[in-house]
Amino acid sequence: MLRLFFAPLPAAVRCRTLKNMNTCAATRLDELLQRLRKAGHRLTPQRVAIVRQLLERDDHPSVEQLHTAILAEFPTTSLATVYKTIHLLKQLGEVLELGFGELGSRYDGRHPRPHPHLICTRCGSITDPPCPDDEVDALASRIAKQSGFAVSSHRFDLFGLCPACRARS
Amino acid sequence: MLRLFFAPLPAAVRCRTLKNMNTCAATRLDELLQRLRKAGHRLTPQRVAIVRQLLERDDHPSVEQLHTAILAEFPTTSLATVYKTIHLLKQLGEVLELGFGELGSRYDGRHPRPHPHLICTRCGSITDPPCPDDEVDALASRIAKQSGFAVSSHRFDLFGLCPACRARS
DNA sequence: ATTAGTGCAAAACGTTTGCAACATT
DNA sequence: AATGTTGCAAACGTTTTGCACTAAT
Repeated sequence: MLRLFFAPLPAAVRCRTLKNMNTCAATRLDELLQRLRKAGHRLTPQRVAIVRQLLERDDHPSVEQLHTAILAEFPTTSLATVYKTIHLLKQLGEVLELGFGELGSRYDGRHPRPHPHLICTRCGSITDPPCPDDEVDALASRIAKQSGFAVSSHRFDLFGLCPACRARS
Repeated sequence: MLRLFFAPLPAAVRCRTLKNMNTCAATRLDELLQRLRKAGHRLTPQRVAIVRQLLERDDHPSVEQLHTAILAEFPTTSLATVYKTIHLLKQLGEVLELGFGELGSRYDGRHPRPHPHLICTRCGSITDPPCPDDEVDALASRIAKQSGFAVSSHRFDLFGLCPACRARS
């Protein structure tokens, strides 16, 4: 059923099959699934669907949103499975978890490495700014150096109004 | 009972009564309580105790930790009251809430304005780095400008090992 | 055939809420 | 005296867990 992921097609063909997806993302999907399998995990349809969602969407979905999307494909998928899969991906460093008090947890499967986020406090949208992550990394290490901290990860969130919501006010 | 907060003593006297507290913090306590009262809120013993905890400690306590500390003074204080008080202080901008997925919410009543935090992933300690907040603010506005975002607040968390835990490894 | 993963329901967890009794103003 | 606050318990939303069944390997 999902055999196509195990024997990847040429990039050109692969990319034509997934709308709005660039070569990089499609490649990452294949690679990620390979890594999952090599780590001894089974590629169930539900699991693959969840991974695909995480790689295809760029809106930092919540668990609830992921579950809803998966249900369209596999109507019996449980919330618990979504949670378990996300947990697995977190452990493997394949998704970045963004926990917000009120907004709940959101996930970024496209760029699992730390990078800044813009959170609109009106519409709740979360976007990745077109910013060189290096600057943030640099600031992080500078601060860490001064305090003798060994920084392994960081998080930079900017709260405010997105351009759309600004215009709407 | 708590009348002394309403008619503040001279700074020199005030500071002698609170160990390990600098003039600034003691002043802020008085001012904060005044502001609370002027906003039409009542200064109950529990409430004052919670505010004091938030200003005296520098360890970014959790709700649970605050509750435990308050219980020593007022054994019947409920968790709900702590939550309600924190909620009130948040609304008034007197405390900064730091929500962490696994660590739960932590609170900073000393520096309610956004500033970076160093979170030790081993011992769970949260400290304020000796860093000029301006740098973070500057980076935040630079990123915001590029993306048309109107930033009203931000958050910069660094995860890693604190000096003590580094030495212990 | 093994054994990891699923799905369900129950439990756990932090937080919020409704309300009668209470204490500050 | 008026009314904001407390404390209890119940409700809440999110995440986790136990376990029998199912399905990928």
